[in-house]
Amino acid sequence: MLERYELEAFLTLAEELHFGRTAERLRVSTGRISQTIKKMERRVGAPLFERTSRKVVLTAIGERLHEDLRQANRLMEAGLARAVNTAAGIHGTLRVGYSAPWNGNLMIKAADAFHSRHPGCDVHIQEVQLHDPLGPLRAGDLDVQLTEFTFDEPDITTGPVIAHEPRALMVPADHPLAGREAVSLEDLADFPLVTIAGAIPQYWLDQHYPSRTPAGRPVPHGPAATYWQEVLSLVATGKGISPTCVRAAAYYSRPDLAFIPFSDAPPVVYGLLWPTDRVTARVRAFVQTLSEITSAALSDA
Amino acid sequence: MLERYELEAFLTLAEELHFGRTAERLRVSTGRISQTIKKMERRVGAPLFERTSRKVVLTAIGERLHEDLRQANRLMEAGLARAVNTAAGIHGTLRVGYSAPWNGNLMIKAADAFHSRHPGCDVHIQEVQLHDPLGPLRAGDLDVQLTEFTFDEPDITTGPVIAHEPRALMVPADHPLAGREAVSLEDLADFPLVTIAGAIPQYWLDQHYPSRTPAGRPVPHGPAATYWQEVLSLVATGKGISPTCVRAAAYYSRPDLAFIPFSDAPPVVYGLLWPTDRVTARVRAFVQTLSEITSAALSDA
DNA sequence: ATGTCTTACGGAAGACGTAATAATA
DNA sequence: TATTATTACGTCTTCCGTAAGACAT
Repeated sequence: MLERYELEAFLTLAEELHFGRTAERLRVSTGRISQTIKKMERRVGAPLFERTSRKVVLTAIGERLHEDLRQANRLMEAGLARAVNTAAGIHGTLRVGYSAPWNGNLMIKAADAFHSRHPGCDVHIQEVQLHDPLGPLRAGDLDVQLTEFTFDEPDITTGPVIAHEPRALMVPADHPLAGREAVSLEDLADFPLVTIAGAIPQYWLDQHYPSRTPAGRPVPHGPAATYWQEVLSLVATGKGISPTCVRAAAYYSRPDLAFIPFSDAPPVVYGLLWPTDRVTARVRAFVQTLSEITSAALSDA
Repeated sequence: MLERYELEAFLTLAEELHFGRTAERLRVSTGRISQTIKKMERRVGAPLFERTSRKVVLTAIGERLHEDLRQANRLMEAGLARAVNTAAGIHGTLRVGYSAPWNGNLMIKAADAFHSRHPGCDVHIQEVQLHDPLGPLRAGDLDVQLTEFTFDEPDITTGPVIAHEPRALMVPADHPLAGREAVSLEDLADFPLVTIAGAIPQYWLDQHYPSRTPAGRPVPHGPAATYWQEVLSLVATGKGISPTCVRAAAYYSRPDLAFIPFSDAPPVVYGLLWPTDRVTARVRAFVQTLSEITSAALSDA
């Protein structure tokens, strides 16, 4: 049987094909890698790598061994991770929700990362309708969700902010504002606003569908829709205009709609929410994973 | 990642469920097993075994980890064995033959053992017809075979003896000898002998189908068959009698045939043969495996 | 009281780093 | 000559056996 350090040295060298980098990754000296590989080769009875001081490549036997050991190692790591996570309470099924389709890819990426870190815990992703943003969380149908902030409810914990999206105004394609490069919050005073109705706190509605412009002029409210597709139809048929995100243009593109960016509206803030009395270890772990992914994406850019 | 000794201690203890036996199998002290398991449990963050001084059982987490690690370990062992064997030239396909059906189970057992020792080497088993016992070996269709001894050919190596089978006489069910408890080689003088014809050395035929009894009386030879099933039919229809093994009674049982053990004939000797100029490493390895299996079976009995 | 798992301590094996050496482009 | 793999040697971690202790039946 192979020693742990032999397995690691072999797998890393098979990946890096460079003794120096292998040693660096494993935090040991290059001499150790050289000796370890040589020891394995004595045991196998044949060279595993063909090497000069300029190039390192796997031999046929080494190639095959690499396949086998890589898979064995993955099983071992996954099994160990599962055990550790189960012991830490991170197991079973985690149900996560999100409201904006442009966050869908992010959620799927997060779910993949989460599942590879915590093999014993499955993730179910589902959409949350804006007309009842807190219903699934409170009903116990979801453990955590990514939604448009800001909420302030005693039974719901407000987690970290995950993303910001610049705002845009959605208008009919033949609307007077449709040709503009940008719009202002002051423009809201001039046309009826299509809003959303449902189990939504008034303060949240006021944030997204204000009753007055920054200058204090009243904003006329038009019809209220339950589902998002109704909002699109109401706006398209000239019943009013409605604020949304710039990225909505890409996700809800229709010939009868136009999206014009706001010049003066703060971005929509997306963050995590979960029921305060149901913070499980797996919820904490998912929040952690998603936070790391987004901060890593930020540092990439 | 787990150390080699941790993996082995865990897997063995999960099998044995006993610290003492585990230590014995791994040739270490029981204290070492105890410490090693405790270390793993600290790492996982939960007990892997529920133990009193009377009983050791896996916990749920331990059970799951056992599944994963066992498979990982098997992959590692198989991969390493494959590499070692490939380096030693034991790879590709080994074709083995056997002539007597009562050796079929033994051959399959040997092939299984061989394949688990040498995962990179496949084994094909096929029957050899008695009328041309050396043809497939010489044609290169077989690498090694288990056949009735004795051969003495310059191009064929005679390997170790694998089995002995007591002889019996095959006669028609209504034959005068059919009711006897035992027969003697001297009885061969009284009835025509059904023999085999083909590419068979004369000295081999003389061993199995003698022309004279031990007392020197001539043995009358009747018809000669090519295939074994023809021998059965010829004997059944009264054309003669034919010597074979006692175990043939179990494998070729027919209402019109009877098998009577010889009281004075030496057993049939089964041994391995291979072409002298084509002894490959895999042939040697198979001979080794089969020898070990049969000597182990002997020591069991 | 016995069998079994756990803990404590000293010793030896061997994994490791440092540094000199060899080999290749 | 510069870069990289290999070898040599002393150090130090840590795995191990011995033996005494704890626990359950």
